[in-house]
Amino acid sequence: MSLPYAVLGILTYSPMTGYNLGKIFNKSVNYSWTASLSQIYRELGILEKKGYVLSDIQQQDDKPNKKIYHITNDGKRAFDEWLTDFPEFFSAPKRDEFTLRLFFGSKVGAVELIKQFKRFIEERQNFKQMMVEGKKTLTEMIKNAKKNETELSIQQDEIFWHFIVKRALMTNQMLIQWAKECITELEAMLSQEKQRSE
Amino acid sequence: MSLPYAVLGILTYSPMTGYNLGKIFNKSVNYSWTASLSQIYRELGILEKKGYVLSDIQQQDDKPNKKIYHITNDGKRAFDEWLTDFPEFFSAPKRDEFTLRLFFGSKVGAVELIKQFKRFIEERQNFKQMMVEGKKTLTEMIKNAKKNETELSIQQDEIFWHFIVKRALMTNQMLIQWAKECITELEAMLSQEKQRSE
DNA sequence: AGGGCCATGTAACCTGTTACATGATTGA
DNA sequence: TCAATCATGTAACAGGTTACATGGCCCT
Repeated sequence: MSLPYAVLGILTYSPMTGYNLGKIFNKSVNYSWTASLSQIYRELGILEKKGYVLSDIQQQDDKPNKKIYHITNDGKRAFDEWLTDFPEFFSAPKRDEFTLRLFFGSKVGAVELIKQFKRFIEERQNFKQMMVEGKKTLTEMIKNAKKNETELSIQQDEIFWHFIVKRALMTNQMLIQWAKECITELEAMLSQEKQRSE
Repeated sequence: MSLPYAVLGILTYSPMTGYNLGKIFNKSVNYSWTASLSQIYRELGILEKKGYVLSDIQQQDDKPNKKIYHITNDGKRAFDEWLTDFPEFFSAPKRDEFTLRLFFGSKVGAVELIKQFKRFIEERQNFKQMMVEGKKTLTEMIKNAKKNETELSIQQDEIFWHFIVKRALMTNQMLIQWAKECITELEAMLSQEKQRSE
């Protein structure tokens, strides 16, 4: 539902190849949206049929030829329409394997779950570090993609990217806090059980 | 990937109809997992072919007949295997329309975005209220589904459901905080712009 | 010599959404 | 009387994942 607009939106910054688009997507995985390369290639094909993008082939001798996509006026119009048409409800359906397993936590056992919570915290701490480095690369990548333009327009975007990064970091911090509290409660439960059996 | 196990997991509590399963799923939407009724009916069909569940038809004169599904030993084994086989990474791919639009925030404009952030906060505050009431119903529903059993086994589950509810509430609170901070930053930006243009 | 990056996609499959079809009971 | 709840599903479609296929350059 959003993928075509995400693709169009990226192309408003600069014409680029499907491969390049994939790179930007996969950098923004950590922030808000994921898409695989094959998905992007397929989507670009659909968008071209609709007349929302056009492509030019750029010959290259040393590397495979590039197919550079750029957005058309029709595409821009479609994107703008989507952009300003905010959905009535914001919350997306959640599907989270870990929480699902937690739902059946009594069948897993507290000892095992404490282990898993600790792994969970570790993963989150690694993510935190990645984010600090990751923010730079996204900005740089878009700068690279539009070498010929001024940097002024990117500057305007930075506050919004900062919002997204902030959200990701806050979410992360909150989840670490949550996991720690769960561990504490589970350990309390375990020591109570021990006392009762003694 | 997880849907079949979610279905099997619910059926370990008690045999029930597809309709009933759907109810439980839709109550747990707010917590961790969503599935539509049609998805559940299809999945039950697949699970029956695999021999993970079996069904008995219960005649009813006043209402449509019930098809009551129960889990088989094979099904239990498959569920247990999944349950104890935690994935290497916990984080699920994120697809969030609101954050995606934020990514292109400079094209939306600060004034419009402040409006949207306020709607976002409102939705979250409504959600908060729903959760407080919602927790009871899930517990009650499972109690209803297994009238004939003791309440002891549900008691063991409650700590884990409490973890899930807690996570949802913490996420919610954090998002409200985030949105408020974003509004503050956007308003600061707007007043700066005004000053410059005067 | 082997893996990673650049660069293109296709095809099969799995999962999720939406719309349709049917029909009785119960409460506002 | 009209909507909601109980109860079953099917069919078409949309979106996402995984595997396959090709091939040269660059760095270790």
